[in-house]
Amino acid sequence: MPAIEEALRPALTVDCVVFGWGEAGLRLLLIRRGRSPFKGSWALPGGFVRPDEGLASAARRELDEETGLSRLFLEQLYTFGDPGRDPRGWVVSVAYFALVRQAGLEPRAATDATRAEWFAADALPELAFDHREIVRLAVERLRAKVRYAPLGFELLPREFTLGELQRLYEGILGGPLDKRNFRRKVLGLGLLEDTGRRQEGVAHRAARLYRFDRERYRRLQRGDFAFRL
Amino acid sequence: MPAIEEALRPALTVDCVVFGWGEAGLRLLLIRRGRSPFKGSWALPGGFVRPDEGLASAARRELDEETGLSRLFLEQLYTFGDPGRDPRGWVVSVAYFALVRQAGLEPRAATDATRAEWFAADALPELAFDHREIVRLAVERLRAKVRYAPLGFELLPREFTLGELQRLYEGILGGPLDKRNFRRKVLGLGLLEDTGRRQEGVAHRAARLYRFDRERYRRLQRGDFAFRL
DNA sequence: CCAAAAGTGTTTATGATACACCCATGT
DNA sequence: ACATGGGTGTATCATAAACACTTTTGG
Repeated sequence: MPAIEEALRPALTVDCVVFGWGEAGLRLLLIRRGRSPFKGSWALPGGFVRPDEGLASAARRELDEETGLSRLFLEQLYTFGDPGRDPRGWVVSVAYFALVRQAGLEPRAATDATRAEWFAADALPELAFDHREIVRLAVERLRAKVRYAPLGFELLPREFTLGELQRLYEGILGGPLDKRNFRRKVLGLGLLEDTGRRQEGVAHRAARLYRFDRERYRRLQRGDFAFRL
Repeated sequence: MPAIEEALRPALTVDCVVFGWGEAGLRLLLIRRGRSPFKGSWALPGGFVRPDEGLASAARRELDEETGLSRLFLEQLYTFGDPGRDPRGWVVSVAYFALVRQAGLEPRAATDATRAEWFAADALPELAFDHREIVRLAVERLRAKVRYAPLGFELLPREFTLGELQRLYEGILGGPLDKRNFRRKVLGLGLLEDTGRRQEGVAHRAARLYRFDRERYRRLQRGDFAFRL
């Protein structure tokens, strides 16, 4: 079996676009780079892939190391390999798309002296490398996919009110939604389980708390059922 | 600027899933491998990416070299990097999805002694590496995307009849479509230009020939227009 | 009693589906 | 004249959109 020449090998990284949902709307997790190139710039969390791990595992490992986040929704986004995208030479990056619950929790800075911080998705600082383009693609994917896949629930607490869910969709899709139509559609999917409990400590009528029924969703997927919001 | 250790570099390939449309339906272009590993097996056309080219360029170059095809529709599909997917060691592959017109033309075997051949998409031989999985994903993508993007036209001759277009959609989606509804919907998009000419040499009433208006599609995309079939 | 969000139905418009016959052409 | 696919309209059903008021709770 012929070996592969070293000169034909690129460096391989993963970069993660991590979305969160907070009071101010859609947020995105960035780290401040502690190393050259782009030392001091903001960038997507990520790093070099190791030979003995898969791509998704590398993304999870880097996220855990750099931001302390784990157990999040993760899917591959796109692979960037234009020559010249990294000043260090030939570096190909597999970008991942991640959604994290309870974005209010402070991410901890970890292994290397990187600092992780949340930014409003529509007010990002300058980013290193081609990370702006990666973010643009990720936002586009989020906006498109949230309408035909139950991604929104990955950004909310395990139990949530219909009002919270509606505000989330309005924030991501970028426009107001009709309350009655929204509620009818969401409940009509038959994927929300009423916990029987209600919000506490709010200065108005307390709303019902719902849970997304992941199991039921998986079962319905096998048929010709279509999620659509 | 720190260099990147050689040990941390994978080999990088592109693999192309090339779809064509012929009398027998959806077809897929495979090459017979002339080299180990999997020498003699059928596999997706593809090969190693060079340091000075982009990923899509590499895919186009490999396709041209191995099959003589150029000027086709090409988009990135997914990146495969599981450890163990290639017996030669750490090989990451960026898979591309391609559509080619006039699949009736014989692909020529080219540079290396590979032979390219068309296979019915639903009767493929055993494939090398994880190429079966790559094909599965590509077919899934084709089926989904043909409904909300004008991909079908990339498989037909520049000028086609509505009957041909309908047979194409039926073949890809895998079920019969209502003729009147299909024609109404397609023409209702306002994206087909009537050439004024008709089929020739058919043993029945000659059908009108249409052309897909790519320019108009691009203009409409800027608004809130949605392609949907 | 006021502010703030929860909760609730009906009407209208739009798009999707089902369905059958005549037409034009080549052999 | 017959075989083959081309070409056409309407009625019905389902889904989406528009729209406003009452209820509950805490402060």
